[in-house]
Amino acid sequence: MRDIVTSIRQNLAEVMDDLGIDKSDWSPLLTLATDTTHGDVAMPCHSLARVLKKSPVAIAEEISVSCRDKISSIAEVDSINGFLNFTATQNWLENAVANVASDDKFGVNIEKQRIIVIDYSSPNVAKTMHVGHLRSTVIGDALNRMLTYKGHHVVPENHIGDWGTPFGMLIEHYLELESVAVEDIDLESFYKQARLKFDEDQDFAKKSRNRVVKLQSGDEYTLELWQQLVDISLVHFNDVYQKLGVLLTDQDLAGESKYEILLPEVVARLEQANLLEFSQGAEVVFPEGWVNREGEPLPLIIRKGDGGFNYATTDLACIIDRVENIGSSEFLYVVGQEQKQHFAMVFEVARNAGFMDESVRAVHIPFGMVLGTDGKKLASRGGLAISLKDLLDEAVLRADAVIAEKNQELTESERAKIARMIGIGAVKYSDLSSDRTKDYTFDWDEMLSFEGNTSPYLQYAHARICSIFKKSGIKRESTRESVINLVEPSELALGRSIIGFAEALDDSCEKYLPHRLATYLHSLAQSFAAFYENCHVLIAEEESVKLSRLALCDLTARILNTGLELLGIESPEQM
RNA sequence: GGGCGAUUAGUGUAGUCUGGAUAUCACCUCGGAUUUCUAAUCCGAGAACACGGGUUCGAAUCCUGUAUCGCCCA
Repeated sequence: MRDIVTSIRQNLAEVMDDLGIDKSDWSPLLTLATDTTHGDVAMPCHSLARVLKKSPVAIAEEISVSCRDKISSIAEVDSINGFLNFTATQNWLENAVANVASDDKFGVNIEKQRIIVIDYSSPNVAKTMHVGHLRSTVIGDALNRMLTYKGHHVVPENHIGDWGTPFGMLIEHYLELESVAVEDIDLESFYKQARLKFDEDQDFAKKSRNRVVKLQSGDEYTLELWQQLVDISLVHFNDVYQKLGVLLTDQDLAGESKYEILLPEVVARLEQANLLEFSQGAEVVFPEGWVNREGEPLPLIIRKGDGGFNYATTDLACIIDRVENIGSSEFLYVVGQEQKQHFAMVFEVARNAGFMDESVRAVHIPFGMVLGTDGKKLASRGGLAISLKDLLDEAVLRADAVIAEKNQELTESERAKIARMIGIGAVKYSDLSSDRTKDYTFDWDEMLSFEGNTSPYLQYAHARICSIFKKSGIKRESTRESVINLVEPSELALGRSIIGFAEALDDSCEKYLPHRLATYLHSLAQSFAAFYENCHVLIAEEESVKLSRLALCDLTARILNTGLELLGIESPEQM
């Protein structure tokens, strides 16, 4: 509907000029209606009262009369209580819907291409992926898809934790397991066992420390062992990514090890920029304005007293890599809220050191925690993190049970396929459908419900439409040339919803908030359900009505399918 | 102690950036619709902007204070 605001604004300009109302006074007042019972677009005239020395009611009425004829092909105009209200005409809506229908991107504008790096997922080698990785992976992947759809060149980066002092003990532990076949290694307990040995066995701890030295000095055999450990982990990560249906591949890996050789250069450049200071034996940078609990300047630690580097250093190295090698000027970090201060400091230091200038947009995209139904951070009964693989398997199992109950006509293999789409979709959608900056509650029953703002509801709307076509034997493509008429109230409502796709996606992309797209898709599905309830499609009395409604169905299904795909969710044709 | 963020019906949420009319959508509760195109749905009703002050013609939205909760601070 934003297009109609633009056309009304253009058409209003002359009228307002004649009335002697300054553009800067009235133009910002003209916006989409907050209360759609009055119309599509509204303009509150109260603030004009002071300028024109007339009552808002009189002003609104005067404008309404003066512009009525001029905009009659776009909208009907009305005034009440000092508000001007514009309601799109049937003709305008039909045209707008036709434009969406004939555009293979449904009205979405391709933007001037930006190179956007998105940092997401980031699991740790030698550990299983757990619920803590879910949000970053799912949100990052949705942003990847959405921004790509807008025409940008997205560079996903998966910063796996594959380097650092723990790798000494992990490699030693791996060596002691040599009797175990590689594929039988249980990552669930691997890290914990290594840690336990490290804490309790002094010999082991000593060997581990020696191993770290060997690793960092590039000892060939040690690197080989390290690589094996990484490879085992990658098999696990990729298994989860495949189940989850995310776009990440091995091409996107950008582990900490990749930046290791750049770290001394980061230090050198910081030194050159005169930012580096020594404090308590460590090399640090003090960004302005940060203080610790004692009120002393808060440092960003670059190199610790023992010579080891910190996360901050790797983050700075990444920034240099992105600016100088990838040529990107937009970095998105899909990382939990608790790291907010860390990123603020890193960005500040990077700017001060000249690693990135004002043209670079570095954005931390924080998200809240996943809570259990008890309101606490989601964990297993024993208080441990829940394995992501187990969680996804359970989602599919639960979805399967739900479908088995609702549709007995599906074959075993159909059902398995659909259960996967619904189960995984439910988990992703329940994450993506609420404001990412807030915590959300993980509730199986709610996310798998076919009612409410859930992916099964959206998928069902899509499947219902597919079912209409299947039943009638009419090809979806054959409706694409049909003229769409919007007559019944629920047809008009569906039409209004359909033309909102581009706007919803833009809004979502601009703020990096996938839930805005999700909210839109839910309202589209609702508009469709009401339309379907109130308007006969296949048994419509007139052929032209039937064709028009079939075209509406097809268009709705295409947008639902595309929208869900942008969230990383599949749309089954039956369920 | 300092910093950051949050608080919307019984529950979960949208809207807050960019102030506008009776605050969104759902779960839930209650009432209604089925010779059905998938009722897995639809229609109607109920119930909420944490609290105080300020700015404004107008505040859920902006400013400020308080409370509660969460997170961060070698």
